[in-house]
This record gives sequence, structure tokens and C-alpha cells, in this order.
Amino acid sequence: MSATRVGGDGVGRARVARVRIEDVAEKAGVSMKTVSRVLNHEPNVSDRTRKRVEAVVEKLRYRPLPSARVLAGRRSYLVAMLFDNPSGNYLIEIQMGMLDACQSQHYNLMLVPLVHGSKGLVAKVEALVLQAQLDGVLLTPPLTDDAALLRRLAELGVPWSSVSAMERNRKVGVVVDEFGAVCAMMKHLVALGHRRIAHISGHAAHGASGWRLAGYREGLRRAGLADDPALVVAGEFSYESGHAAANTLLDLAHPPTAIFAANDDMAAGAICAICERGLSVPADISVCGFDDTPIAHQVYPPLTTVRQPTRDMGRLAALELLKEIREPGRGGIVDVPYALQLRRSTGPAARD
Amino acid sequence: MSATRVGGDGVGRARVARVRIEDVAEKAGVSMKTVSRVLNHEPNVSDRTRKRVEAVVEKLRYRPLPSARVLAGRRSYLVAMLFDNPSGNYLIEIQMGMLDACQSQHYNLMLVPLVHGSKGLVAKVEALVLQAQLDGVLLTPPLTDDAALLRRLAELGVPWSSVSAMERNRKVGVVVDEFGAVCAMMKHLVALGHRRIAHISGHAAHGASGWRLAGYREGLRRAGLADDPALVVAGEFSYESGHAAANTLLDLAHPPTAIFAANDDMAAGAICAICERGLSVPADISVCGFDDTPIAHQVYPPLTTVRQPTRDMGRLAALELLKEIREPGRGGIVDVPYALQLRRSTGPAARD
DNA sequence: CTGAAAGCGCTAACAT
DNA sequence: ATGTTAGCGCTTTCAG
Repeated sequence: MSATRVGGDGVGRARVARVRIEDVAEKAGVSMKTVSRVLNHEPNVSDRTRKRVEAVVEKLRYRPLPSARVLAGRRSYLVAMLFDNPSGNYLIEIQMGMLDACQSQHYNLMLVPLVHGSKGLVAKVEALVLQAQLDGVLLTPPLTDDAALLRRLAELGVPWSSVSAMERNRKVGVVVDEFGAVCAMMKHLVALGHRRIAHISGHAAHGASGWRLAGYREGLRRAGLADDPALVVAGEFSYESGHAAANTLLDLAHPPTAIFAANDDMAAGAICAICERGLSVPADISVCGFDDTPIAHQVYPPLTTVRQPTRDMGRLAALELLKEIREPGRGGIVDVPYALQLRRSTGPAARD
Repeated sequence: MSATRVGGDGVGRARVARVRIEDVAEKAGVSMKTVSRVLNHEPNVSDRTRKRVEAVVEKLRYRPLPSARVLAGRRSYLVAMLFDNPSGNYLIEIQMGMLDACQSQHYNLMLVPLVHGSKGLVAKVEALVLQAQLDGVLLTPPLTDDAALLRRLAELGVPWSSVSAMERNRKVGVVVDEFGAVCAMMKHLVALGHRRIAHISGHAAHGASGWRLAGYREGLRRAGLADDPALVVAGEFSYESGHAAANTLLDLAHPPTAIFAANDDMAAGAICAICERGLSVPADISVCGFDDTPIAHQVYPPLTTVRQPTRDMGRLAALELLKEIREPGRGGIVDVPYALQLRRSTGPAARD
């Protein structure tokens, strides 16, 4: 390597020279272009060469300078995560996964907080795509099912990938079999002897609400139980709405012996409502939720729920997007497994 | 000018040719460099030339390409938020605030998850600063007080701004008077008649733990109460540690009538431990926390706690950093107000 | 006060 | 499968 380069000081700041692609190339004994190929996961590099280059990249902690790639290439190496702040915990996990995937492929992740259903949403995204020359877009619920947004993205020719999109909006992204998960949860409740099982549903705009409700009904059907409409109460995914919905259920002439809430927050609210009436969970009523957020083990008793591998979902959604960006048509839907978390909020049915 | 340029379509996506600085220069009858001078408000341009260039820029709606400026110049217009995933809710709020500030000043925000105390942390950050040519760094607890990291950043000459750094590490950033907040909280408990007040402290590495403990002691002192060492139990900011600490306190021969936990998660754990023993909050024991995270109104009874304006804190920390980047020495410490949230988990002291 | 030339670090197109 | 060469659009020398 040539003499140690020492950059001029910027605003009075001593600056050591960066590692450049050239340095990596030299150290690996290949040309710059080959390193570039490896970095960009392009074909036509032998496995041995690729491994060697990757090792040097790792050793030198080399990271391509975004500006240089953008300037030289025709891509921005920038993807945006569009989201509407649902739960902080969910969001941060999805984000960490996406970040991880993007970093591993030397892409930048731009965060774009949006308000679902707000007036200028589509225009805002459009301006963003044009100005920032986004290579692709990552969607999280409920933005995954905003018809106008999806249409515009398609018109603009911007690839996108989504997390838990509804059936008809799925092309590339990641999903979990929520329907199957709920069926399994219902089976668990039925096995415990429950016959009057209620459901606190989520906001209708969320695809998740639909699957969870459908899973609930299918669970009843499989157990040969009647679907009593009085046992389904609408919530909005919030603690408060779960609390209110549970009160509605408890006021019923024939209250349920088990409540399946469409998410953990609502389940936690339900537990609170039950305790306020001097009843006990699960002795009097079993409660279960969905998502396995931190609140699940911060309520008493700890919540039986369904766990989704949130971080992996973010990671996989991003990886599929990057595939799709590189080779349109290559990205697809990845189905990730759920896991029932049986905890102490569910137990044998009380005498009805 | 040469023939109309039409950018090649990237991955099948049409792109119109941009107006370049060269086009502006030609049309204004000056050199590229003169246009550059005007654009960057540099001296040594005659007023007439400046006006003429500005007119052409306006007419052609010319905007310099960020990547090109970054590549050629010495600034990256990029700052990084370094964080160690404590609570998702806290993090996302701080992040939203920082994002907002950066966007308003046309800076980019890069997210860097780190593990506090991990081996290669400093080297990792160093590589990042070098490779990404970061203009500055945003620190969140507990990274705000990592001595080795701060030292290295100083050596590298990278400006940084922090959220809630400990006293000695404060130069630019945002803080809230946690000490004062805790004193106020203690006053509230004392006013309710409590005389045996316990404290569940946080992990010693967090600056916040120190202030909250100090505030607790000062609160006792001001009320003329003795500081019984048995009433201070160490927690780790987690729900579980709060649960365990509360059990320790409840096992005391002389249990407290009130517990001030250093954060909401631990307070929630404490409430759970109290309920498990068949005691009631606040009738038997009052409990209060700190932070006003969502869990505060998701436990029963809802938690008395201290609210910090998290999003504003993120925003202000970023704004101070940007000031400091532009004019070293200009950034400073911003003190934001806290607010006591009195809810139902605190009440009159039970007969001791 | 102004301009010409030389890159910044990377990738695209074209060799080989 | 790999290398060579020529820029991307701007700023920074350094020379007028």
C-alpha cells in the first residue's frame, strides 16, 4: 500500500484517512471492480474470491461511502421504512431487523413516520420517492394495506416489501400464519374445557384483526361450538379498549369463561377489568393475547399469548426487498413460524 | 449546452436529466466554481455576478446533488444515533424527536445499535465515524457515560450531543432535573403521611440511578426522616428485578408504607409482588415510579410517576448537535421540565 | 475577484 | 471470472 494517507482536517478536525475500496482490492489481491461485485452481491465472482474479499472487508471494517456509490451508480442504495407508530416495542424490533439486513448489504435505511389515513400521505411518499431516489420501500401495518399508497408505488415503479400484509396485497414480504396461530390457541382453550370463549377484536383497518377474528371463528367451528355474536366485542388494540371490552363481556348474562384478545395490550386491559371485579385469572376467567410484547410478562398473571419473531420478520422483509431491487421478480413471500407461549393466564375452565 | 441528456433508466425506471452546476455556469456566463461560491455563500464574488448567478439558479430551479457535495466536500450531512436498546418505547420517542430535528435541517440520521460494555464498542464506533465521515454523534443512556467512548470521540474530534448524560459528561445535549423531580415525588409521599419510604434503585451504570437515589436521600433529609439502609434495595430497571426487590422489602420486620422505584417497570414489578401477597396498593403500600412509560397506565392501579418530554428531548439534543457542528462551541445544555403524574398507586399512609 | 484543473470514492461499460 | 477505463456532480486546490 502507498504511504499512509492523512486527510486534511475538516472544520479543524484531524481526520485519519478512510479505508477505500482500493485498499480492500489491494489487500485481497483483486481489482476494485471485483470488490465492488462482492459488495453488491453481483454474480460472476468465484466463491473463493468472494470469501477472500469478504474477509478483508471484515478485517479492515470497510464500508462503502454512500455518496460515492450514489454518485457513480444509478441507484441510491437507500430504502425507506414507512410506518405509522403502532406500538413502540413492535416497531423497534421490526426496525432493528430491517436495519440489520440493510447494513449487511450496505444499504441505508431511512425512517419515515407517517399517519395512516392522513390527507397528504400519498403525495408525501411520492415526493420522497422522487427526491431521495428511493430504491425501494418497506411497509409495516397498517400502511401495508393502504390501497391508494400501493397503487401509487406501483405506478412509480418502486419495489416494496411488506410485513404482515393482507392476502391480496402480498407480493413480496413476510407473513406469519396468524390464522393458524389463533386456531392453535383456540384448541388450547378448548382442551382446557372452555366452551364459552369470547373474542376482543382489533381495529378493522388492520389486516391482523381479520385473521385473528377468522381464526377465532374457525377454532369455534372445529370444536363444534356455536358462534355467539355477543361474545365478540370490538376493541382498538389499546389497553383501554381491552379494559372496556372486557367489562362489556363481564356484564353479559352468560359471561365467557375465557377471553381471547387480538393483542397483548387488550388482554392486559381485560385482566385488569376482571381483577377490578374481584374475580381471578385464570381461576374464574382465562385470558390470552397475541404478540408476546413485554407487557405479556409484566401483568399478573403472566399472559398466554402467541409469539411472532418480530426482529426476524423485519430482517426478512428487508432481505426480500433487496432481492427484488436487484432482480425484479426475485423477491417473494416468506412465511415465518409463530409459537404459542403458554403462561399462567389460561387454565382449566371454571364451572359455567 | 450539448444535446439534451436523458438519464439511462435504472432497473427499468425512467429518469430525467438533472440540471447541473455546469448548466448554471454556462447560462450565467461564469465558471462552475463561481456558481459554487454563490451557492455556498462564500466570499469573493462581486455583487453583480452573485445576482446574475442567483437568477439563473432560480430560473433553472437548480439544486445541488447532495451526494456530489458530500463526495467532493468535507461534510457528510450525516449524524448517527448511538443507542443500546433499553426500552422500545423510550427509544422510539427519542428517535422520532431526533429524526424530526435532522429532517428540518436537511441532515441524515443513521441508526447504530450498540451493546453497552461490549468488547469492540469503541473500535466499532471509530470505524463508523471514519467510514461514514459522520459529522456528529447523538448519544443515549447508558452510552452517554461510557468513558472510553467519550474519550475516543474527543480524540477523533467528533462533536457529540447526549440525552441525560451524567454531570461530568455534559457539554452539549439535553437533561431534565431528575434530582429535583425525585425530591418533588418524595415531598408528595411525605405529604401523604408516609414515614417509612423505600427505594428500589436502578443499575449503577446508569446516570439516572445516581440522581434518583440522591433525590430519594435528599427527600428524606428535607422531611427530617432517617435514611435506613435496609430500605434501599438494588434493582436493574427490569420488571423482574422490581418484583424481587419488593419481595425483599416486604420481608423486612418493619416493611415500608411506600416504595419509590427508579423506573416504571420496577414499580410495576413491585405492585405485582405486593398484590401476590394479598396486600393492596395504595391502601397498604403506595408505589411510584419514574418515566411515565405506557406500562404506567397499564398496571392496576395506574402508577404515580414522573414524566419526561422524551420526544422533545430527542429533538433538542439533535438541534444542539447541529448547532455545535456548524459552529463549534455554540451547542450547549438544554434543561427541559419534568412533570409529576399523580395517579392512583399512591395514597395516604397506612397505619404503620 | 475569478477560473482551470484535479480529484473525492465508487460503479458502468467495455474489455479480456 | 476478472480487470481497465472513464466518468457521476461537485468542491478544493492553486493559479491567475
